[in-house]
Amino acid sequence: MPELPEVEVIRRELEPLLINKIFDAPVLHIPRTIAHPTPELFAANLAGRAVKNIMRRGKYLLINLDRGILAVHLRMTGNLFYAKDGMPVEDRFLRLSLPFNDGSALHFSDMRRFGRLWLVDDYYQLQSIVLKRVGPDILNDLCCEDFMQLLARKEKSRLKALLLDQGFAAGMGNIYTDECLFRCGIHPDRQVKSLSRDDMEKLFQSIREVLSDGIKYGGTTFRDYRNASGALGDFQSRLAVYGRKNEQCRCGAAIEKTKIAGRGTYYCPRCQK
DNA sequence: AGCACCACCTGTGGGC
DNA sequence: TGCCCACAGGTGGTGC
Repeated sequence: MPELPEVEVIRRELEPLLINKIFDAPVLHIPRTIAHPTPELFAANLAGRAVKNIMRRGKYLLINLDRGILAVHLRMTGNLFYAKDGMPVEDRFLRLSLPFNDGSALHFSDMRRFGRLWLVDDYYQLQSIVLKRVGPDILNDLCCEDFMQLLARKEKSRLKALLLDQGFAAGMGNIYTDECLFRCGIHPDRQVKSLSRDDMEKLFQSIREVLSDGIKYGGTTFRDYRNASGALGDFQSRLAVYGRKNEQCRCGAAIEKTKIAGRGTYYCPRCQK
């Protein structure tokens, strides 16, 4: 479900709501949701800790506590939402509830059960346990020069697969990758070594623009995504190619769907070369 | 190194 | 109309 913009929208919304809140004992409906440490230790250790701020790296939400860090990855259908009162939550996919000592709570719902949470002691553990294979945040940690240097090391890769590789740079997912490649007019199956310097600059600008637009419009709700208040995103109506197989591109050609890097891939055969 | 394939889960929608 | 299966915003492991 969520790519960088959706996670960022949730981060911005949750941070002011959660700052200085103190966790009570969690309720783990599906203990497997806890990736680290054990569910028992997670529950015992989280209680009593306070939220300092919320950061993000790629698609990971990083909730900094007065001791340690609570990391969340929503994977395909995960959804975090904040409930101000202590009312029971009616949600058949509720996986865990993290109540605060003021009666409010942070809930994690996830239809497909792929989402995970980690509680680590410090940044060393965060890096070695959670972010082992996660590269620099593609929106916040890279300038155009950095990006081109990273590309230079990946001459053999195909563009779509590379942009989806979180180890290369973190944050792009299937929707924003297709949209970004449409915006810069580059075919998703192109090899990195075929790109001109101008192509690379356009690509970098398109990445920034498409992610910024995604955030600006509250994320993309293709099926399940909701922000932390339960509202839908608004970027789906602005998608140029994703989910638009056989629809007409603004150039008049029909948008095609194929499979690249194992993922459904939409592109305009006329605009993208 | 890069890629294809499967696994993890549950739901849905397009095609027959 | 109803059934079935391919596919869905992600990632980790395996094996070529």
